[in-house]
Amino acid sequence: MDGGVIKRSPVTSSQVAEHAGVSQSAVSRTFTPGASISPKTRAKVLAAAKELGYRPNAIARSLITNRSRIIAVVMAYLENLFYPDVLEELGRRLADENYHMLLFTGLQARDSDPVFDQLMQYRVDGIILASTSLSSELSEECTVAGIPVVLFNRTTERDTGSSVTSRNREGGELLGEFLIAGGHKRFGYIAGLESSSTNRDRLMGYRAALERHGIADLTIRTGNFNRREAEVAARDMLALPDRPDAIFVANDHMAVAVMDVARYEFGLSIPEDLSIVGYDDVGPARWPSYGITSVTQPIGPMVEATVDILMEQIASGEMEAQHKVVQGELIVRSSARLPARGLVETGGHRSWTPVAAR
Amino acid sequence: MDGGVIKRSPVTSSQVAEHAGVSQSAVSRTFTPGASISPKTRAKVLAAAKELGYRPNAIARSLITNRSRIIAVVMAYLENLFYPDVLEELGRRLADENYHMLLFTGLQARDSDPVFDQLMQYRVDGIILASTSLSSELSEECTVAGIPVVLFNRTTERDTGSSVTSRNREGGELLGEFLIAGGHKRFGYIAGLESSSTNRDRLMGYRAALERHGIADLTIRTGNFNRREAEVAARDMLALPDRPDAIFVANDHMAVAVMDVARYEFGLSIPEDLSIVGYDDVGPARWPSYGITSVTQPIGPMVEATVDILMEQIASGEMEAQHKVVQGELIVRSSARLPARGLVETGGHRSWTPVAAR
DNA sequence: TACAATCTTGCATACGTATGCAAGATGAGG
DNA sequence: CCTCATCTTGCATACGTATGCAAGATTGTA
Repeated sequence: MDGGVIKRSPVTSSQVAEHAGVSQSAVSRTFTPGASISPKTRAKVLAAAKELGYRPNAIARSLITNRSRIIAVVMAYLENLFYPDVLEELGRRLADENYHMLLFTGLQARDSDPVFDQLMQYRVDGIILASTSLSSELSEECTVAGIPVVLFNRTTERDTGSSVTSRNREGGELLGEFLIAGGHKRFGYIAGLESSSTNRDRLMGYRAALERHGIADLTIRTGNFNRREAEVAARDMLALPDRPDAIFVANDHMAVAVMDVARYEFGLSIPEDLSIVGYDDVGPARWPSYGITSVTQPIGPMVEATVDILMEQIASGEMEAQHKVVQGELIVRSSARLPARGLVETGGHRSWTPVAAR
Repeated sequence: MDGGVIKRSPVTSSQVAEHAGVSQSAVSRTFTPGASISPKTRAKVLAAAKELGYRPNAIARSLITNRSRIIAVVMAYLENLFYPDVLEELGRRLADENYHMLLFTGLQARDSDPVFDQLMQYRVDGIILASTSLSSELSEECTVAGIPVVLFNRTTERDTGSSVTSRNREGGELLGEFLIAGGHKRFGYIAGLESSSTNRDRLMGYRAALERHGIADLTIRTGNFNRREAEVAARDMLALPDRPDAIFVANDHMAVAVMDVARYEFGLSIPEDLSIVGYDDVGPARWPSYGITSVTQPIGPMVEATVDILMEQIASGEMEAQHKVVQGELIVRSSARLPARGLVETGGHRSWTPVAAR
């Protein structure tokens, strides 16, 4: 066994050319789809390449084509399983297009500038911003720099950068209607990051539903999309003299924490004493211990839309901001009291639609 | 608002040079730490660079330095929260060293070759293989190609590539002793991927503990580190005429599924009817709904060791395989019956050590 | 067979940066 | 003021690939 091998430098196209008795251009053309090359030389080159173990140098190629085939993905935190799921799907989708992900994660809130620097230095072909509070500044900068940007699961007011979201307002509204139809009286909301459009839209829809039914009171605490803070918020809310009997938690990741607090710290039964609904339909929401009634954010379609926007903008060079919105779906499980009417069984799961009039 | 901006090409060092009235070399040296440059020219260059919005082109730099400052991270699946946690920590640690992650995820088992091709094409400086069954072939190929490889949470028999693991054998043994001390009689094991060293070592330790106490019977089913398969395995095992009263599940990710099946499909109380222990001490294991007694795999130290190995090998060019093993710790929670003796309260959590003799 | 049209091929150059080398600038010491 | 040592600087070149261009090879047609 010869441990301690010294790094040998990789084979270049010129070496392959020499070995095959052709020019370096021929080698390049062999590995460039659509280039003009005869089958005979192509075969010679491929044979030589295989023999020497040649792989085209993507770095050198990028330098001349001005395409790195790298997409930067900025995901500040992965604690919420929704995002790892998104990452996996992105990995698949981008691999299909022969693109790769440079991942920026585990960064602090103040890291905006360094991250931007790195992005720019690697001349990434596009940027996906997800689960990060640095969205607005970053997307602004990148757009100015002429790099396609997609905000994933966020929007900004300013028209800088494209976005892919689901119908958060409608989803929030539907969950509100659902809780009202379940006969609840006192409503609570555990909020996500207050600066995020996702949180804002869900709350807006929720409020709209409540107001339509003449309910003005809404108890709000903030969990910032973070488990620990959601626990604190839940403790606070559940300790109130007349605590809510229905809580909409801004996402499932926090809803799980809220259920744990309700059950194990306050001894509440769910949904008998307290109904909880969430958002995202993320892994744990489906586990029998939680069974959270939730509105889905369909990862497949959202990722597809994201990749579509990027590919189109990269190909065309046009950077007109696009805003795609995909449809979610209410999935009824056991974490909230069931309304008397309107439940529908569809394709392996239960859903619900508001009864038209009354 | 001027949507539809056309992509403008980025500023080059020559442009900065011209603007500052110096040579391109001077610009390069300004951005190369330790290069010979006078404070005066440096200042001029920095001013010009700032004015033009110049960022060094990492691609071009890589071409000449033969260092991409990119580490490839191969993580086939992220379903188990342990791996997203690792990713976050890797992101932090590598950013500190000014390295970046090219992430390969969401890939199929058969994808070994394409992935290897991409790795090689981007001339990554190092490779981290985690949560993938392609470990052995991939690490073999990369080592031959002269790229430092670290297997994360896996080892291979062949001495190809370094590895970072925790003391899985000892951990399995400790969990075995713990279950025995808890007075259990019939033991089960829900296995992970049979080809993985992690699974093999944990089982080996478990077996050793059982045999030391004269217990030869062990009921085994396989969950392949996958939630769905773990559910099937659990159903199968719990439906046995004399089912185990203690199950060691090869990781927490599966243990959660097993607990759900036991409670909600078989109506069992945990730990009264059935004790369950897991491995990793991953997020959900700490949630009150599960409270899994588990052995930690300390992510911080493991990631640190991984990055250390890579940085050292990149710097030296020496590729002698290193194998680092970090210490885990038993965390006692509520998913398994408590032994009468040996419990210790330490630093905010409960642990346990086998009582010396009897 | 001859000629035009189409394919192939190699040459030369470009991409944006880093760096060895030699020349020029600066500083220290007498 | 001179000499020598140390810093700075610019020139030129290299990294590995892609591609426009013109010359050469091939094919089809009359």
